[in-house]
Amino acid sequence: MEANLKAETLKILGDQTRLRVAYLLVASKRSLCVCEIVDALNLPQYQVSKSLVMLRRAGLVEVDRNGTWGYYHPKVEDQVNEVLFGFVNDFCSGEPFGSDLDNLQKRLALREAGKCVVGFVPQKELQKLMRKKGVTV
Amino acid sequence: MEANLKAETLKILGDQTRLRVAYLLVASKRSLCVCEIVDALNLPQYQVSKSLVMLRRAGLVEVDRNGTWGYYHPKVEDQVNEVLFGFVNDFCSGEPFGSDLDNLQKRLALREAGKCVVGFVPQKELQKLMRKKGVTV
DNA sequence: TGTCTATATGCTCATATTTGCATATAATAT
DNA sequence: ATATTATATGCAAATATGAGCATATAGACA
Repeated sequence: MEANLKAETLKILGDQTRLRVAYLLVASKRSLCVCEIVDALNLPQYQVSKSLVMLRRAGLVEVDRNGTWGYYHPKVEDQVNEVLFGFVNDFCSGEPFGSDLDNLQKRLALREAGKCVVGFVPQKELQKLMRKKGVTV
Repeated sequence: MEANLKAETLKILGDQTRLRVAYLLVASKRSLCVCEIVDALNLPQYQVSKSLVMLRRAGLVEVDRNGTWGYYHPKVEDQVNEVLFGFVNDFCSGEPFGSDLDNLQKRLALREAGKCVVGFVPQKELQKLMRKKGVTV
């Protein structure tokens, strides 16, 4: 990572939405599907999508595409990123970060064979779907 | 520190000038006079002054005034800040952070009894002044 | 008193960023 | 094919930000 890019990197994280997305990816320690992030954060899809683009341009996350589905994860090959992710993990305590992670856990319970198999699930339908599938969190 | 203030705090550090100022304060582990910061970073006085105001509003630094002189230091009472400062210290490697710190060391050599006794010193005059005072760095 | 000097701040302009919406793209399912 | 779904993106309006310069403030000192 180059010189004044340090500040640029922090600027990317200096936005509530992007920081929440980044925290979810860092703290969950899993590759997350875009729709899972959208549901966990309860934000418009385009906001999450745009945030992910910016995090990717900043070299912070990477995507594995699987058909139309996209799985994002932190880019850990970069040594400087490790410092950054450790910090994000510690720094983002309290709300809304805690709830975001809770919501994600519920959403992840709907996976099958480790893969996301449903698209957007409005919060109110989540409970119903989970009961139907017999999952508990 | 409150919820979405986490992102706000990072936004403040997401600017090259403010990050350089913050790094200098964190890494030098001393209270620094505004003019010392101006000289070390070789930036216009108003830029440094404005940066300090923003860092202060964000609760990251504090100032002890001594007549017209202002000594700034990181605000370490806040626990979250400790995490932040540790991170800034590790994250800001390379240039221009390294040179900034070098320049500061030279500038600090002009102190007397631990206090700043000169105002702005253009880089070219620093050498001269130091020789006159018989200081080495 | 008046003059320096250290620091802060008001103002303006150019530029960047955010937000929301609509739509594009491309894969899958019927 | 057509419809549906997951994701990305282009655009416009509102707003925020950074750079630069001039100036204000207020303490020190002659």
